[in-house]
Amino acid sequence: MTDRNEDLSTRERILNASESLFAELGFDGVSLRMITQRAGVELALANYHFGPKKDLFAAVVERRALELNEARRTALESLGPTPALEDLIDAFTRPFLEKSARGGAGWKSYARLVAQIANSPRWTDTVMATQFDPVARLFIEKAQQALPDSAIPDVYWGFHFLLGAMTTTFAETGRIDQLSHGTCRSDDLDTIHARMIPFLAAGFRAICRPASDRTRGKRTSGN
Amino acid sequence: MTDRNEDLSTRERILNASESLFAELGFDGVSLRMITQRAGVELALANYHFGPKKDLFAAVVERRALELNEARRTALESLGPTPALEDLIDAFTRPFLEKSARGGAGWKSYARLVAQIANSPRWTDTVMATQFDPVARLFIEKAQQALPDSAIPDVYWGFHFLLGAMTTTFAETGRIDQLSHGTCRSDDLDTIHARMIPFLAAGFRAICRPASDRTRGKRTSGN
DNA sequence: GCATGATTTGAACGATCGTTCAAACTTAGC
DNA sequence: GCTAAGTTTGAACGATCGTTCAAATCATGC
Repeated sequence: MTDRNEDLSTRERILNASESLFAELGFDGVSLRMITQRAGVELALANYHFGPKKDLFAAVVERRALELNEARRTALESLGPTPALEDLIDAFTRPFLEKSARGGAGWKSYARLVAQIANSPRWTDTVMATQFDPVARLFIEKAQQALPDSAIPDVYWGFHFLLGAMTTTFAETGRIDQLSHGTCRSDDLDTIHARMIPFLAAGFRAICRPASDRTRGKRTSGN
Repeated sequence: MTDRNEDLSTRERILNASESLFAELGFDGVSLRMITQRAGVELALANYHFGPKKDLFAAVVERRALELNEARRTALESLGPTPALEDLIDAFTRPFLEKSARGGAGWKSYARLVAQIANSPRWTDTVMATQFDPVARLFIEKAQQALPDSAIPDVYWGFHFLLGAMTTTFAETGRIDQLSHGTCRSDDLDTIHARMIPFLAAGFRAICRPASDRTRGKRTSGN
């Protein structure tokens, strides 16, 4: 739980420094000299332990992805056979929320880092797909079961919108703070999550109705 | 409508080259030599016409933001006094969709560029806020009117989720293509938009109900 | 305590970065 | 056709980039 760098190994110190710097400035905005300086180690050690810069970046992403995926998988598989849509979305989104909100500064940086690379075509294939696709497929599979008779592509599109809401939330850019003049705070992840669940569940239900029920733009029941 | 570079001024050639390169590789991933080479002009002309690199980046963002904001504002203000929530969301999101889908390669690059910087805290204050906040506030104001008796912060959170869905859509990373094994295509913006409208409208209604109606997690009506 | 492998050090490599500048060239007004 | 302002050229600046390497140091097993 401690973030003190002095007790850590060289590898971990470099990973921690890389994580926060990549999250702030992006891959190309960070130099190995910045990283090793913040880590308190010599420049050449980054190459010695991780190889080229791209491999170091991949190592940063992979490190916490393993733990995150395991937490997500556990939450999804302990749901029961016919979970409510709200609980399904919660199982997929809560682990990352919990770690970003209460997992320490490292997890907070990691969330912001993932949020940035999620919208960059540069990392889609090499990083995002290899690290996060398997658990995403598990969620989509269960979402299809929770939304019977819905067209398969519509479930994918629902997940697409879920990804967007989640990504923007974890980015914590502070834009909504400015827009709302401080009424909303992007670091209040619990408040956001409490609204994200019903928001996304209602959205899924709106576009994943059976074809017979699809009357184009009309809601089926009173507000 | 033509994208031929030969007929354009030096300024426009540099802006076009910057736009596509920044969208592909990000601010720090692009050098002025790449830009001027793609534009077919001398290196020093970038500095002569736009000053330092940051100012060139800002000029790229500003150029199309003016036209986009005007289209959005026109759509929002031609809505009538009490528009349906679906029409309100459509008025805000459609202009960018139309330009990205049918406005030429420049608009497509621009959409991907904006999607990337939207999740980067580095550009939130300097670029996003100054260029896009005024029209965003106009949408939020009308959304508050369309969702009477709702708590003000909840409308902001709804807009926050809307931003996320829109941003992920315009990024066009191809991730949903991979996940769906080609069933969904991230460049099919019309299909995405047709689902985004009811998805977001249902989400807004789910979290922006009057306080008296808020029974915590229960939906008020049929399946 | 000696040998072996892993790790750290300090310096340097060539390449590329953003920026600057004087000189050459082009354009427009008279 | 001369002038003045605007634009383009080609080269160079110092700084920083990722990577490499031989030497020095450390840790470990015998």
